[in-house]
Amino acid sequence: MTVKQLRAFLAVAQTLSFTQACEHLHLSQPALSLAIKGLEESLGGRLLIRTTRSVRLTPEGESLLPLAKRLLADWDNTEEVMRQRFTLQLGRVALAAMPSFACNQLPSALMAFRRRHPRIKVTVHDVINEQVIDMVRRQRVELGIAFEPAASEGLAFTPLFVDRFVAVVPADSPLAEATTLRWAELLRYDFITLQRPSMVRLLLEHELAAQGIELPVAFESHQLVTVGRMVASGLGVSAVPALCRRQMHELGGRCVTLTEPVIARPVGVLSPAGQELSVAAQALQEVLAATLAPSATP
Amino acid sequence: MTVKQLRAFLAVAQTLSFTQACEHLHLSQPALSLAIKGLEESLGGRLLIRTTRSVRLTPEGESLLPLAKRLLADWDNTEEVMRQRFTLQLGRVALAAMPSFACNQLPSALMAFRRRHPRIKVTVHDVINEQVIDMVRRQRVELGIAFEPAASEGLAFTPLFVDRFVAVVPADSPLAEATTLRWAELLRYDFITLQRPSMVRLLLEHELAAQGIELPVAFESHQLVTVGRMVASGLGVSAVPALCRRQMHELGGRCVTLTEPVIARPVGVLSPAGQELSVAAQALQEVLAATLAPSATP
DNA sequence: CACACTTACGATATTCGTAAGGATT
DNA sequence: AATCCTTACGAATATCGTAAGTGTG
Repeated sequence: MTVKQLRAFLAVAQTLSFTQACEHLHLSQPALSLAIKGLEESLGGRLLIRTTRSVRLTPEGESLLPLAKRLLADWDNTEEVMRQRFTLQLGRVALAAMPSFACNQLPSALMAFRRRHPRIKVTVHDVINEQVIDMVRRQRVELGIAFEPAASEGLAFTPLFVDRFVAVVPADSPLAEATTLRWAELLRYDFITLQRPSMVRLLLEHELAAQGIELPVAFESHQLVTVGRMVASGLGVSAVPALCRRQMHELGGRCVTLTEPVIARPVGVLSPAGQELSVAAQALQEVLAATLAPSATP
Repeated sequence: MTVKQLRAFLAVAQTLSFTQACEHLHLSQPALSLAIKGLEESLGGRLLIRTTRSVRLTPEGESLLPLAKRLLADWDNTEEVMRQRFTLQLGRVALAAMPSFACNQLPSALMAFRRRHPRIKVTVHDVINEQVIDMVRRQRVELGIAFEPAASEGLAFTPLFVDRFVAVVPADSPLAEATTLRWAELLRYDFITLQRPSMVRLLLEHELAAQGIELPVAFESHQLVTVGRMVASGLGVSAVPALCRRQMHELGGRCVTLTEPVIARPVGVLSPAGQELSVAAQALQEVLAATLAPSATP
């Protein structure tokens, strides 16, 4: 039994005419005749009664009709779904992004992606840097956006831009007027930062320690928003990835470029190393690269 | 997309090896390679990642796998069901039979049928003669067993045997000793018969009227069993198709051959005229003919 | 270098369309 | 006589297997 044969049967059964079925199938009458004959032989009995003037279904043909309908509908649907998947007319990508990126750069990137591929669904997992890496590793998501991981075994990292830490100070602070600040100047004030397991926190401590500087931590939070609010209300100062510049500004803080040392880390797209990406994920990665390439260091 | 291609994909996806899949499919490696290639081209993208040393599924291949499994399972199942239908390993026949036949000859005929085709289900509709004809006409059943209908437009009648009316008398009646009775002798007694819409009743009245005899009906019932019981308990006498002989005997009546006139009607199988019968129905008809042919007039 | 998949090519099968045949209205 | 399905046959197409090619571990 072949797909062609079954399709031929369905066409004849629905029109009850070989001639009409022919047009529907773009096939000559003899070819159709042979197809039906072949189907009947392969199944071991007659499906259609052909008197020269009329075509009817045998009881067995009658019982095959609904089965054939369902089978061919499923068949065509499967074919269509796969084609759509490949042409990006259908699909789903799961993406994990660290919060700072997820709530700053990501929305506009997703807008661009959706404009180009409106039928692709995107699932965003807004999780901390470490979990992003973990989710990509465990194949819970196809793509991740995070700082470049130290140990990248099994992971491919495609840098998007370099993110540099900037100072956040209260709007009414004298520091807010400076165009650039040295870490030493910033750290004269109470320092507010994220709690310990955070990548940002560890990174800061590590880089500053290398310069012989210790963080004078006054307050800790585990939410960047809270840190922003605390700075804005005058509790102290902080340093955050430049990614969060706009967000900090909206919360009422002022951002100032930091030097000595310049602390910066590449941010990029993580994907499973040897693993093939779905067409949809490839497209998303491209859009991410395209929308973020021009602005090297935000 | 063809069945072969999908089957090839499934085999490779499950074994993750072209070589192993080949054996499973009884196909050479190049042919398999071509099949996969063809499938990928028809769907518009890659399904398998072939490094020379390993085979993996792309995300799209991963998404096709369950669809392919279901599709092929349905396909094979449909093919199998149809083959079984044609080889009488599976199927269902609906049969209508008049009660006198249904409860006398039919059980043994069905036994014979079941012995020969144990997997064919039979639905028996035990309905009165007129409804048998009606159900065959409306195609509610494929076969009917009834007296030969007068107007048989659209129906094919295949006679099985001729059924002759016999007298039923109480066991202690003097008539029970006779080897044969004339109608005139029988009708000296109170007559018990079925109620009016019954074919048997109408037939009797019609045939006797032709001889100038009128039925002296004393009691009426619409169940043959009741008639039998009434006779057995001495209320009167009756006449029933010879088919019911054994049943009447079991109820306590005695059956005696009737003459002057001999009232007889062919009993046979009814089927839709031009209509094709299912293979299962044909087989049932054959068994009916075979089991009832030897005993011409029971 | 050995294994596993791909490409090349000739042989075989299948399928298709044109033409002729048969049966019914 | 016209219509509709089937059979016959030659041509085009597809598919298969053998043999050679290519890249990886």
